[in-house]
Amino acid sequence: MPRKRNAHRSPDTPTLADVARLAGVSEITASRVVRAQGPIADATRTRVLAAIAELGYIPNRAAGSLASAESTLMSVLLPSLSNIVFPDVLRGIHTALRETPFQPVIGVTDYDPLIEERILVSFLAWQPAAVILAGLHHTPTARRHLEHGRFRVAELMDIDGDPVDIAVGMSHRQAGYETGRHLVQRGYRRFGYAGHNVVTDDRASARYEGLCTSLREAGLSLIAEHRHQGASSTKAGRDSLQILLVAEPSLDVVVFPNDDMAMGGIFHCMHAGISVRERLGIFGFNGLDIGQAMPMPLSTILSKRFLIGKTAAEKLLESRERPQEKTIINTGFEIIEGATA
Amino acid sequence: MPRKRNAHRSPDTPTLADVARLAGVSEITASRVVRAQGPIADATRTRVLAAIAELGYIPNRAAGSLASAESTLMSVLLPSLSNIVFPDVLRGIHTALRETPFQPVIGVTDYDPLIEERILVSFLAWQPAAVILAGLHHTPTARRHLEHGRFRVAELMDIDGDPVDIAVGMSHRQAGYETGRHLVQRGYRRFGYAGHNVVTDDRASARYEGLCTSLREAGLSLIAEHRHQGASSTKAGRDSLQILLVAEPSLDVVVFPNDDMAMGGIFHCMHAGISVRERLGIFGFNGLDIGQAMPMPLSTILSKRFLIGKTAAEKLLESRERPQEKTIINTGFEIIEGATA
DNA sequence: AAGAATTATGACAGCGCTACCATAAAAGGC
DNA sequence: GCCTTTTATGGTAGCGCTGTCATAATTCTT
Repeated sequence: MPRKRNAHRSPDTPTLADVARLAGVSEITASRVVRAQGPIADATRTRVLAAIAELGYIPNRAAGSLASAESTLMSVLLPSLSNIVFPDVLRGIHTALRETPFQPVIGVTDYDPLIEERILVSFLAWQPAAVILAGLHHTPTARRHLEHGRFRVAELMDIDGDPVDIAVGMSHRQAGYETGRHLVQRGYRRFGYAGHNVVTDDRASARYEGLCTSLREAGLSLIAEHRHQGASSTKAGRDSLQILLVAEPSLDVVVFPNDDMAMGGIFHCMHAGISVRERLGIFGFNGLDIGQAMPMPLSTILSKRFLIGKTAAEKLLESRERPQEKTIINTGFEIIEGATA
Repeated sequence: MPRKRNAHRSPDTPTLADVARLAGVSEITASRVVRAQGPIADATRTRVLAAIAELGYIPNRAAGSLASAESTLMSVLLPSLSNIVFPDVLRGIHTALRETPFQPVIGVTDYDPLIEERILVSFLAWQPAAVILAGLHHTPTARRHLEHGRFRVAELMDIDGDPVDIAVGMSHRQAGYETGRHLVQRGYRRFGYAGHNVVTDDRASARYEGLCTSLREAGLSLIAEHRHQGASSTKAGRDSLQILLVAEPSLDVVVFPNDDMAMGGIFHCMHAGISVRERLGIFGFNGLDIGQAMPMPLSTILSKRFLIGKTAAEKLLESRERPQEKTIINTGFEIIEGATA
């Protein structure tokens, strides 16, 4: 027995058929007007648009996606929203999508590849036009889905590796390496590192390794380090520096995995009466605004988070099809000399 | 002429029909297993799940949404992603949705009700299960859509007004009022205000008005104010305070619309050798971690952003249907005395 | 002016899934 | 044991849109 039309939805929700009827055209013609696709006579377009306005027609994207086997959704999988880094990336993505029909769907992985895989699969159920994720390291299953899917893929932040399709970011290994070189050149010799325990933060690990490499090349090494148990935060940086200096008071510079923790380090120095830079250098990563607004601007590396997000989304929209060639875009980084190291 | 089945999609993408065939059941039974809905014999469920695993079946949500006239998407419309406030809300939403089938789709309105309306309409095309927005102020068209839609609605941050369905937040007017009372009680008399020009930031305006009201009741008033032209930032706070103090050096306390700007104010004081609290009180809003990690913790009001997001998403999931009664949840706020005012 | 190329429109099936019934099988009541 | 209730499964149409082809209307060639 046939189900009554519109039985389980608002009876007054107009469909494309209603628009077409009112405009005196076929459904497919109305559809072409809505999608601005194919040749349409100006008079027809005007009539259809008038009908759309009169009825308050809103296209049903589920039906459109089903019929065309592609959606205007873009899946975005980020490790975290707890500090401003990934919201900055998201902001860049949004900016690039602003005047397009595409909409981002957000997932948060907590730096866990298994959670990433689970969310990825649930996102694929929407047949997204593209998938954006952080980093180049995924589970084998996730990687398989990414490689075989009919959508574009962008892997953000890091470019030290082999991307599925597009990678946009910077070399974190090199950033760590340049941090070491810069600080050695400025005369620092007794290095400390105050990190956090997110072992799966591949980028922080890569910077750490780059730092160690450059120190080694200079005949130096980290003479003390401390890993805060728990998430990165300003408080964590403050506490970590205190612990580090108790263990090894002779340090003349401490490198932090990010600006948040480095700011905490500076706050500890202010509190303990330690003269920053003269007595102890402090170096961060990210180049957050707040660090640069301090009376003594934080010495750090500027990562271009907004640019990474924006560039990635723009690149993804350039072509529907995945090209043969993989694309790697290096957005680079800049050492901000600052006043703290 | 019939289109070839699977003609325009990957021929190897398994559908529910493939799963059903392999499991030896009907499509609808397989569907019930996927959705964990309706009575299914254990043996049948096991067979279907095995078939799903073997084929690597991923449900097509577009088809599901079309057939059921409802989706598992939740539309989230936020004014901005530029400071940590709205990412914190988003984090709360994500936390509440973590173990549910629902996924957030994000839009950014730049505090512009017209942009909000446009994005809302495009989101409604997905027949979302719920819509989350900031504030109670929307365009008439947007309000109409929200009232007539077949989805739940949560309006976040503010509760001073009449919500469509659910409001979760705090009274910003009262927060501003309490700020004034608190500072007067601590002996401050010569008040300055260093704001920003986002006139459409209704919450900041409400706090400002509450502040003015409490000062008036104490026989006082703002004796100087400055509005930074442009977005709020630490740098803006720093510059604004400088300008304010040049215009009116006799101020003994300055209220900022948020912690970011208040931090900038403190940085200006540090730079200019102004003794914070003794010579000039500084008061913010939000209670960000970084302000509390400073040697001199920022005096401010803690807004419960994560809680707001989490509570809203949880409430929305409690019932599919919009109840008769509107719900207003006051998550409250706390004055953090700090050391700066 | 006749044919070729271009532009504009339409008919119709089908995308993959679920709502709506119907029916069959098992369990419970007396 | 017969009837009622509950549990388990299936047939089928249709959700609203767009891809595919076909055709009609217009413009361009030569």
